[in-house]
Amino acid sequence: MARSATTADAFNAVAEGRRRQILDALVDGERPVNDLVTRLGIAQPLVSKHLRVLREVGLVDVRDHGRQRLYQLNARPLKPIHDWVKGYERSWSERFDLLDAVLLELKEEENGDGSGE
Amino acid sequence: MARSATTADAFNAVAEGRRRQILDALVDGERPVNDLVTRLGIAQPLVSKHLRVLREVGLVDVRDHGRQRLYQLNARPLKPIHDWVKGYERSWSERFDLLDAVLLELKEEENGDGSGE
DNA sequence: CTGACATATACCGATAACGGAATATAATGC
DNA sequence: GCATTATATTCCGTTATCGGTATATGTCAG
Repeated sequence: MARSATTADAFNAVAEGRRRQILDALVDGERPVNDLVTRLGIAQPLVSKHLRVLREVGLVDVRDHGRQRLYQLNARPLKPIHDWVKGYERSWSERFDLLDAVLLELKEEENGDGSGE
Repeated sequence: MARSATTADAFNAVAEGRRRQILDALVDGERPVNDLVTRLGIAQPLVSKHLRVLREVGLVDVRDHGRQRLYQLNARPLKPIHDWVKGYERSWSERFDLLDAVLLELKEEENGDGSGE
């Protein structure tokens, strides 16, 4: 067994920075492949391959337009990621850090654990 | 060149489901390795290896406690993920989808692009 | 110091991603 | 049909993951 396929889910697909860049480049609307090639400054086959991965996890849709293929963002598969990280949001919010500290202190007093270190 | 290292950043570290499970198991507080082994039902070396990855990206901290090692969650490195996905939140919110549709329509009218399809 | 327990590391095989280069497919124009 | 443009696919080498098994490190008890 090896690492999960990049096409296994959005988590894996989006772990690659270039693929995030591609998605970022598509926020303003659909774009042909060559547009992305120019924008990201990487080889065309590379872009096509990354787009395939994104397509397999449903993060982009394609539409034929003459000899071009217009790729469009479909961010819905990112929702599970959003939902998962959201559960941890409190951890980097300073306000919550303070609250956590206070709660921890209260808990320790409650336990009466005065055994020095 | 191959795939980015799992220890490259939180995106890669968290792409693995088991590592997300480990983080999830640590939300209630620090736990020794064996606790996680039992909880996740996977081999101990596997857990240790996943914990190493999580440690290298700063998602967990360790504390020695006798012959045990207590691992504690540190979710701050997840913030970049949160920030990134947040930008796409509108895409799966139906309200925003509607708003987008309206805006698109307005834009098209403004352009006066009446060329049928 | 020896044995038991807790955890980490090393080694192995299988899998596949990534980038690069070459080539295949597809549509347009003449 | 042939050349050109746009994109996709294939082949290749390098690299690193992941799980498994065995073993090393470290700590406590007697």
